Amino acid sequence: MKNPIGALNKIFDSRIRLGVMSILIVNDSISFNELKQMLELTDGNLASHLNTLEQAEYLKVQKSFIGKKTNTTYILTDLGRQAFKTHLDALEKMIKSL
Amino acid sequence: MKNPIGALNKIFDSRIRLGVMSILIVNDSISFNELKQMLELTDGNLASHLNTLEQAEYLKVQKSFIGKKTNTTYILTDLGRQAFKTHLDALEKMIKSL
DNA sequence: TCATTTAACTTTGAAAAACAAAGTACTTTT
DNA sequence: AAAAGTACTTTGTTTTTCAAAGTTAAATGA
Repeated sequence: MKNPIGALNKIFDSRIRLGVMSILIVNDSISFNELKQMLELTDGNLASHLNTLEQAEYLKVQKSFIGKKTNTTYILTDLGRQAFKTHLDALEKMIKSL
Repeated sequence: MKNPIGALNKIFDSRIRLGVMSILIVNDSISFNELKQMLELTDGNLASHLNTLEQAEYLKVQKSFIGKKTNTTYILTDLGRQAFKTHLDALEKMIKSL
């Protein structure tokens, strides 16, 4: 029998990164502040998890202005979308198919 | 909007403990060595994760003999089964219902 | 019977990850 | 001019993870 946890993506072990991904999968783009409020995190904590996801190229940052106020939003990359889907499939398989 | 990760169980953030639970949910009882092989872990690592689950009263240890050889098996408690189910529900909700 | 092996741990220590808090740079609002 | 907001980075502590080695007890092999 194959190791059932081997197919899980280490990046998504973190509940916070899981949360970010699951929000981004249904919201085309979302701002730093919205994420911060939704996940109830400090700036630093959120920023570092976003950075991990960005390093993995699972999401991209978009800097824009709303009026004259800076606004940073995040969107998934195709790679991110695919990695997340693969992870969820692995999870489901692990739980159902033993 | 409610924090979507708040309902996740911290104990199941660990892929290893997740793996143990998902094995135990479909196998009434399973031995230390079977778990070790299935999850490809060192003794110490597995023992400590099992200990975490036992502390949480999510599983129980059963010591018995096979012939004259000691055999340690693990089974879920009702609490464990329920906690796992709740966690999976929360996961599903998080992913689907945003 | 002495040595080795296996099972199931515990202990130790190191590395990695998570996190809060404070600091920063820039802008906007008051 | 002062205060507040955005989106960070840096620092340092705490927590978690894990491998490796040591432990105990029993079983098996020579």
